[in-house]
Amino acid sequence: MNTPRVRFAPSPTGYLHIGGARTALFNWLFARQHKGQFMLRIEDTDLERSKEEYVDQITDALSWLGLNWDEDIVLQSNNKSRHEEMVAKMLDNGTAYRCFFQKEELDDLRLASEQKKEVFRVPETYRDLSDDEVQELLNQGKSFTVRLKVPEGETEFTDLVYGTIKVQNKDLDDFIIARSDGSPTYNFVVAIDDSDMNISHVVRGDDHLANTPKQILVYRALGLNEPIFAHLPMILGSDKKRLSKRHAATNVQEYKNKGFTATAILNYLSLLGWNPDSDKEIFNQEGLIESFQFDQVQKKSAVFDEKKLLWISQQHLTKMSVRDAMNEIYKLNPDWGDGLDWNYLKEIVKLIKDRSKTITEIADMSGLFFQELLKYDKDLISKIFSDEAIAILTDFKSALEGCDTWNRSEIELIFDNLMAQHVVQIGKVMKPIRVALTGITFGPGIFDLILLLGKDICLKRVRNLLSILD
RNA sequence: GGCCCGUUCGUCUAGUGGUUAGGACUCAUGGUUUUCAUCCAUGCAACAGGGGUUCGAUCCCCCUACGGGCUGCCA
Repeated sequence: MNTPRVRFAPSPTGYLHIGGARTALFNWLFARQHKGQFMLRIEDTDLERSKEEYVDQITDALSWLGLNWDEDIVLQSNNKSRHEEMVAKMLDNGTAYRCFFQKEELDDLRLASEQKKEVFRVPETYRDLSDDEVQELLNQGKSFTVRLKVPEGETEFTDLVYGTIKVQNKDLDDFIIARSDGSPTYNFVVAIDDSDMNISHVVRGDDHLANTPKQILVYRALGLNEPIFAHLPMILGSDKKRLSKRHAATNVQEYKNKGFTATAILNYLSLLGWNPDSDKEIFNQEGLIESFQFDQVQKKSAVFDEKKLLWISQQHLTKMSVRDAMNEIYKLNPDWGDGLDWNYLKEIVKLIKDRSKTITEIADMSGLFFQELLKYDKDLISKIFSDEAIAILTDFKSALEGCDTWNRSEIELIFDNLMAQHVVQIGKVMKPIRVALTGITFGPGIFDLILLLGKDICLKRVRNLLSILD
């Protein structure tokens, strides 16, 4: 195989959603694996809905995911004259014709067919007019669309995912390639642009599967080389409906904000509709590039499951170095740990990274190291602090005050003494102290916590809580 | 309506003309751990239905059902 050239071709009518990201990912993986090119084309011909800001959002999201594209971004709107040229060419070579039906006429006909439960086809009234007849209508100033003259026979292609797809051409209507205002339509331009960009493999969502034969007809009408097609199954929401704005989070940006790393998202997305032919599930970008294969892509649509994403995210976090984790936190929140000693921050992250599922969780948990005093939940306090717990905490305070050496064994000794003094198990000692120091009942090991917080802060928090309890 | 595509645990998936239908996530239980998380163990849980073909179908064929896409002067 020559090195492939693939493209991701979003229309800038919204942010980059999860489904688009997966399509982009598979294109990118395929290109990178075969040392080919991954191109980005913005399909901005729908002037009504296309917005400049969405182009930025999409490219930002792709960049953040690390799905870097080659060569300059192609704006479909820039190819206008080329499209017009090709329409003229098809008119010229007889593979297309001017259709003088007005929209309203067709709407009526379509409605009538539907009511009679008949299949609607555009009447062939204008399909084979002579040049003179056409000229006559043009002279009358009648507006027209340009339709592709679908030939007899059948159209067949081999899809890398779906295998051989065959349709009877009679089931295809002569479809419009240029509107009455002269602007070309999607099924036409997509073929022209892909051909002009020398795209070797068209990899896209399977909502385009049914359009593919039409596009092939365009290639053939113009004598262009047909690319290889690969259609990817849809990604669905938990209600099994196509992912849309109705669903919780579909925007890649939202997942970034929730604290998922690009690697985790890419990893999860790759497993939606593809399997690596092994039990391995955790991949970084390099691993995915190495393993990706179209013949292991699923035909069935897949439901997006955030629980599994969380699990994958956590797996990546435990593999991640403390330094990388810190960088991820800074990327998410540049003000994180402002003014604090880098080594101190590093120790904090080291302590909480492996028990977090997302970057956000690390950042949130680290908050308890950033202030002197904490706010406490009333219910929790009243639940935890029995008289005995208060006594233990009071003794803990005294022990801290008398503690001159600050190391782990010293602290462990304090706990041992408290246990002996009050004749209780370690849990009874630990729980009130943990809550006093963190405000919560879970988190890093208590000794590590105390050690890192430092004697000063620990004492301040304990004294503060004791005064509240009073 | 027509055309195209699909259907294995709740979810992501593996798999085979004869298997106890495998793994992962979730969930439950137990163990490890100073808490939590991790980790480990165990458990729950699936071949859409009906016909064929066959000694034998989850697997091959047909039909049905269900889901999705296309059927636009949207992309």
